[in-house]
Amino acid sequence: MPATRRRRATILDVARRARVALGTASNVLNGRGNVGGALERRVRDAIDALGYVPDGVAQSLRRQTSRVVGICVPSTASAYFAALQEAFEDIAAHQGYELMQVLSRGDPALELRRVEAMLSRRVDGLILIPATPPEATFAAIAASGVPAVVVDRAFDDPRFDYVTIDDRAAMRDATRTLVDAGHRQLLFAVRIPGLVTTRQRIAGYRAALRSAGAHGVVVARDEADDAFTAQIARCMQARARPTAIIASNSAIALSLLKSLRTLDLVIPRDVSMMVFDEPEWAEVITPPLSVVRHPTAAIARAAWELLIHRMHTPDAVPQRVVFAAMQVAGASIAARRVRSSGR
Amino acid sequence: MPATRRRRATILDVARRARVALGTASNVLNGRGNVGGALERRVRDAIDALGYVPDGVAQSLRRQTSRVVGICVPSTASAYFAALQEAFEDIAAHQGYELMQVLSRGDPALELRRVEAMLSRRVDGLILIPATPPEATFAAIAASGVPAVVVDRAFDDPRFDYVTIDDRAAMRDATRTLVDAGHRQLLFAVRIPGLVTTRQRIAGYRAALRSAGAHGVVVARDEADDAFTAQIARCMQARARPTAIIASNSAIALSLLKSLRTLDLVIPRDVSMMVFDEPEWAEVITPPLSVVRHPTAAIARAAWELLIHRMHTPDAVPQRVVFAAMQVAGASIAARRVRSSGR
DNA sequence: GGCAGTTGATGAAACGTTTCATCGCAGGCA
DNA sequence: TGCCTGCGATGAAACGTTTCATCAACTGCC
Repeated sequence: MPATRRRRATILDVARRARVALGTASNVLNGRGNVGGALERRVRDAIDALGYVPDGVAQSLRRQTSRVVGICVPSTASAYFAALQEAFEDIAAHQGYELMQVLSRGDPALELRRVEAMLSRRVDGLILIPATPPEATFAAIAASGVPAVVVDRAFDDPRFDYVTIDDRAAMRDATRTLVDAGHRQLLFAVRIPGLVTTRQRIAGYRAALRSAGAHGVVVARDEADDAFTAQIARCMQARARPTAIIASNSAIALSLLKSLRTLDLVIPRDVSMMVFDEPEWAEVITPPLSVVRHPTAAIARAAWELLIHRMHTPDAVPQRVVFAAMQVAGASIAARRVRSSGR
Repeated sequence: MPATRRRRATILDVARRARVALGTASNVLNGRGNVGGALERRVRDAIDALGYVPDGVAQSLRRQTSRVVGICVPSTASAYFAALQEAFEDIAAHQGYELMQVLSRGDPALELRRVEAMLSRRVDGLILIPATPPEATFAAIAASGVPAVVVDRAFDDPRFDYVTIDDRAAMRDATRTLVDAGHRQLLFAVRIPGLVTTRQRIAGYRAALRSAGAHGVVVARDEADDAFTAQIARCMQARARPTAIIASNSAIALSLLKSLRTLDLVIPRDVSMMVFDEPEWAEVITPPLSVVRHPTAAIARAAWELLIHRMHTPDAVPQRVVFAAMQVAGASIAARRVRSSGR
């Protein structure tokens, strides 16, 4: 028997059936007022009999609040974002909030649309890993007045709270690790050069290279895998060919690994490798990858705290919480004998 | 200047400022009625001046519909689920729906809570990859009368539409591939033995083994990686040790790969391997994995169509759409010389 | 010029809650 | 007995929309 869509019972139906006033039924439901013994019984019976379940939309409208926190991420393909989301989910479940997620696919227009939908549905707070450029979304959030915290990508907009890692320092350290292993020609593979995160990392990269007297290029993966492979091939045939590569996230790392395989280059014999964003498969490939790990749980906790804090005191002065990333050594970095250099 | 949370402009504010009737403002917004030239101008100006944006909650309440489709998945750690979600996201974006996702973590209680939250917020439809057992969630959905489609896991409940792959056939074929390569002792590693999907696969496994006169065991990964490794170790030291392993999903495959590495067993020299659920990293590991691929995009399209159809005709008789999975050969399966056997 | 028909604006009602001022009533005290 | 207190129950108002019946004014036609 297919389920026909019939009218749901309302609180008025409950009240009528229990022969009490509308407000009394509401009081019983919310444990307000001093709920009398006999009436309460009748109301509860009516609720059970009718299978009444409150309408969340009407509640939100009347209460002007929803106990829902929204989260917008570019994608869940990144292991880091997926892990972040699960971390938030855990926290929300324990704090009695519902977490609702939307995907922006890294597209500012889609992001704006999705975020506006959430705002207009009265989420109590918003967690955002913004696409680039984020201005339109930022403006919409600010105009709505909904508390928001920006995660992972530190923009300049002073209206929001941020929780990020210190990308500059993390990349500086990663570069140093490679330089210390004797590498003098590096390659940094990124997806979106304009991204704040990326820019910070490039800055750290350059700084570390400079102070070590080493050299390095930055390569952006545009769209197709083929073009990227060609690009990498060109770099690897250059006179001063890179002996070590840093991948800016796990997706890029995948592309790189495929390209290297196509080019018959073996890690770490022919080239060393290091990856930002610890993919789950880092330790099952050959060789296990050296990675830069994000403190996911700590980031989620900090972001949630900032958000709750702002929900209570909307005028609190915006904060920036910065975590340090951590290198986890695999076996994808080869030591190189340093030729007598001027250093 | 921190954003103070001030009252949002309502449509009444707009009407007043434009000095028109409430309904007129609404008509302009919705393109209803015959919107006059001069008044329309005034209303639009007022909207811009006030930065008015309609309240989605009030709209949902009045319209009794929301243009939001909810989706509940166990996790996004599985590449397959993540891909499904992105496929749905694409479709929704093109069809003018918002997609809101929640995570159940495979926990029926959490799933029920999350799904109830969505139902009560008046989603127009629901896509569910259910946890086990799913009864409570199914009951809640049925009671709400919200159209729903169940994806990936075929339960018996006749109240819903289902879109799945033919797990039995897929597993039968996978087993055959290994048998045909000369393997006579197999191992099937699963996560949740009770899952419908798993049960179907086990059935297909047994059937194929029987008809080929081969043998096979089923091993469930309970919790810890260590225990699992010990379990695998025991199997691999048995007299009739498995020469080929099938992993029921990418997470299990990861655990397996780690265990095999610990045990110093090399694929495909010491043992062959095949994986359900095509992980993104399947082709970058050594050797590239032979996998069973889900037709993700087709599944998402079919599920969406069923959902839309049911939204229009709630009493349509529930359907089951079943897709075939596809084997994609890697290099993780070694051919084995078949000893003279009774076959 | 009168009338039917059309166009376009109007504002009340409804969606399903919560909240709050009000009110009846019982009990206690003078 | 009469009055005050306070407890519990009550139902109207409000949240921000959309919808719809009504109405005023205008057009075209004879």
